[in-house]
Amino acid sequence: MEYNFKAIEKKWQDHWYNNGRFKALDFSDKPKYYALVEFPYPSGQGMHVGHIRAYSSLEIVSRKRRMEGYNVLFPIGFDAFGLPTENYAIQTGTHPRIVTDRNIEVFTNQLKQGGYSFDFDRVIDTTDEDYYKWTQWIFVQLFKKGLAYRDKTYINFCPSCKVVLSNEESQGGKCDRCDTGVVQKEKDVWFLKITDYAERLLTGLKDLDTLPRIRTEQENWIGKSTGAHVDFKVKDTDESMMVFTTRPDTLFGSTFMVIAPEHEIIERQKDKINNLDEIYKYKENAKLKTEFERVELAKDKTGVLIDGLVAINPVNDKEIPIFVADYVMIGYGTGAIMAVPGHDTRDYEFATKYNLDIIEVISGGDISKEAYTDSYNGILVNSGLLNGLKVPEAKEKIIQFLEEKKIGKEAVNYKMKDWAFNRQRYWGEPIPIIHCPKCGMVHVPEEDLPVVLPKVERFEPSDEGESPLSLIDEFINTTCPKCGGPAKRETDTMPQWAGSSWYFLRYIDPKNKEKLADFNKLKYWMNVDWYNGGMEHVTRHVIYSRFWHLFLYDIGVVPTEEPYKKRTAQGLILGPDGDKMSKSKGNIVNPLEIIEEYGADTLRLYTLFIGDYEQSTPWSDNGVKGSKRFLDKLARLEDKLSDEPNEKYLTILHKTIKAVSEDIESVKFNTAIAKLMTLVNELTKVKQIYTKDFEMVLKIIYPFAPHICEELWQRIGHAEDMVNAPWPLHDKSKLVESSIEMVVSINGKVRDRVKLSLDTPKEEVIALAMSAKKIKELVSGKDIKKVIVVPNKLVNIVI
RNA sequence: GCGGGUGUGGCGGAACUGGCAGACGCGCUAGACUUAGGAUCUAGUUCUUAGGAGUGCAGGUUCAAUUCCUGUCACCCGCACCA
Repeated sequence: MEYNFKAIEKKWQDHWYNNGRFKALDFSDKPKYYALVEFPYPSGQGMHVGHIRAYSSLEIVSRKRRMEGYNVLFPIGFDAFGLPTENYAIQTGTHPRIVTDRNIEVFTNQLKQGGYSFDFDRVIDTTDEDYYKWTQWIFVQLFKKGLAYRDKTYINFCPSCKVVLSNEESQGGKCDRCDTGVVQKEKDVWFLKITDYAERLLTGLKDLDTLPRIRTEQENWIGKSTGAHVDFKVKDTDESMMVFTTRPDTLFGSTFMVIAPEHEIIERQKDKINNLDEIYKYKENAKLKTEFERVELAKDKTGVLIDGLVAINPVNDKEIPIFVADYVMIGYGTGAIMAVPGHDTRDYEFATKYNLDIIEVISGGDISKEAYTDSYNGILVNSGLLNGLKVPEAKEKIIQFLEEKKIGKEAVNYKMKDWAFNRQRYWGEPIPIIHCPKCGMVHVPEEDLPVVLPKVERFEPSDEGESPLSLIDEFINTTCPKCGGPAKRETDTMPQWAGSSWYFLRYIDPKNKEKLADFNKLKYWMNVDWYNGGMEHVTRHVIYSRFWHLFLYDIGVVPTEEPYKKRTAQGLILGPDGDKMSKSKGNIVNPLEIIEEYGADTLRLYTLFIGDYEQSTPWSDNGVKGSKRFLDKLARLEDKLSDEPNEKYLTILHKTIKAVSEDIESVKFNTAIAKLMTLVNELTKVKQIYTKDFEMVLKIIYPFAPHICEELWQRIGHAEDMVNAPWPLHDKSKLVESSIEMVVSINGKVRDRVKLSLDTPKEEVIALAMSAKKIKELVSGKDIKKVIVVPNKLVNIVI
């Protein structure tokens, strides 16, 4: 057959999409399978080869599942709110709505050119009013339960994007999008109380089938640590300061306290502080440093003694000095620590620098040289009631003591902070809240949702960083839903994470006007059986969406607690030069060009064959040709078809069916394809291929390269397409050959091989091995110490 | 610093519970068919002085180690003054 991929691919795409061949049916009798890929941001550049790789995995799984008799939901949509579109709008003056619609159209066409078996009847767009109505609805529910709240805090602010960033978006002290240094700014912001769900987000991970790396990244992000809260009285005041410590056992060794520069006690007790100017100056300096500098430059610890305030160590009533230092973070724990220089490296460094007492309370180290931080083998000393105990016992005892005396208690602390949930931007979901001078903050009634984004002329935030919505009077001015008096709308919008935190639920019932999704449909389809996406979304997106899902479960909207059963993450496709693909490096490979030159089947195949799916691998232009040649060879097999059965290749055929079936399930697409190539190579060598066998070959290649397989399938006489053709099962009896080759080695080195029949008894095997010519020569005159036989594999002779 | 991971030909990468290292693909070499080939097909392709050496490096366990153990080096990813 002449393999004219252009005509073939177009023909079959039209056939599939025009006939709704990939429609998922609600409540079908078949077992359901929900395969989810992270939906794309429809950027102006169109698809990236990374998209192809990300979708091809579950595309294969979905096609295979349909053949296995499942009712498959394999949806796609668009996560279309966000900065790039908005920035483009600012530059060109084109409304984001128009840009988004255009980009979505381009993306949809490209996805169809890839031949993906998405159910295009369920496409969602997060910027669609019918969609973000429900994003707002969820926000309202969170607000009603007190899980969405407004607070004044220091926020990460990007001076270039003029936008508030979450901790996740300002990792390393740089803006996620433009790399500008992030500055701290005090602002009124919306928070979602994700910390209330910290423990459940952690325990829920147990049931998620995923890589250790993905699991630990989420665990680290949640950052649970256990210890105690302890109150330190401040002398001559009625104040006490609470600290969090994981080492309450070292309490007797605490010789000073350190608080973050932002700690509130400074303001409350400023009358008592003699060196207030110095402290303010220190605080100003700390604020000027970006988070990044604070980490990088402050290896050398700095701090200022608070002159005028003295703390009292609650276990021995010793008076200890209090310092302000920026190595203590206001956002972690209580923003204050008890310093135990003898047994904490940072405190040790600080104490040495400022000449503070260092007391040994755990023996085993040498605290004249460095802090002794061993928490398993040490024995407590100089610690009153704890003396002689091992660290774990001491922890228990001191907590008991603290609780009896009401000066502290056992505590758990999480690194995770509440989720800063607002942006001063136009292209996002308006936060459905009304500020009433009488009633305070009131949510927009559910029946009035959505709060529609108004048309505006200008999309830039104001210079003070306020949302462009704040410039539109008709939008802002409204009436209070509670008292009917004049009130003002919230002008901030939600971050891009909002729409993607629940989108997988909407696929299940994308057109529902009454609810975000029908409960019975959710019951039928949930959970997501397999979710694939980028490694970069593993901490933020996965945690956020699990949080929303847990919340929706709590209020009875969804039937399951956790949304995902299995999560995988594809590795990046790097540029041919081995660097990450980027515009500036000019090493971007355009998938449309590859489709043009080699076809979609080849492209899909190659993005999976390129290497281990979960590993990053460089692109190779030549490598693509190999995948194309494979398909050419497959097409040429048509000439060998015959009505007569042929035994010659049956073993490899059935071995391949088995191996490919297994490899797909264990995310080993590269080896699955390698085995398919081997099979086709073998079939190329034989004279005749029985048509019935060839059908099986087509079926196992179909999920990878569906267009060419459909074409060949039709050419050998099938009227029905392959979408629901039954997946072949391997025949066990065909897996093993009756005669096998066994390796004969001497001292572990392969010297010869012998042919014999399967399951030959041990004695016979040895006899045969010994009589092999080469072996005879090498063994003659030597002492045979031992002979090991591994059935059907090898014989090892030890001399 | 802590956590996770990876080191195998010229390149991308295979190798199930220890059992023929280098599957498959690229590239390269030679040949065939060709006016031509950057198309296709066939054969070869870890290195190397017949023997041997070889999976980052140094040891160990074993009849047998890419695989298990100890130490060590390098790189990648994530978190990071986390109390």
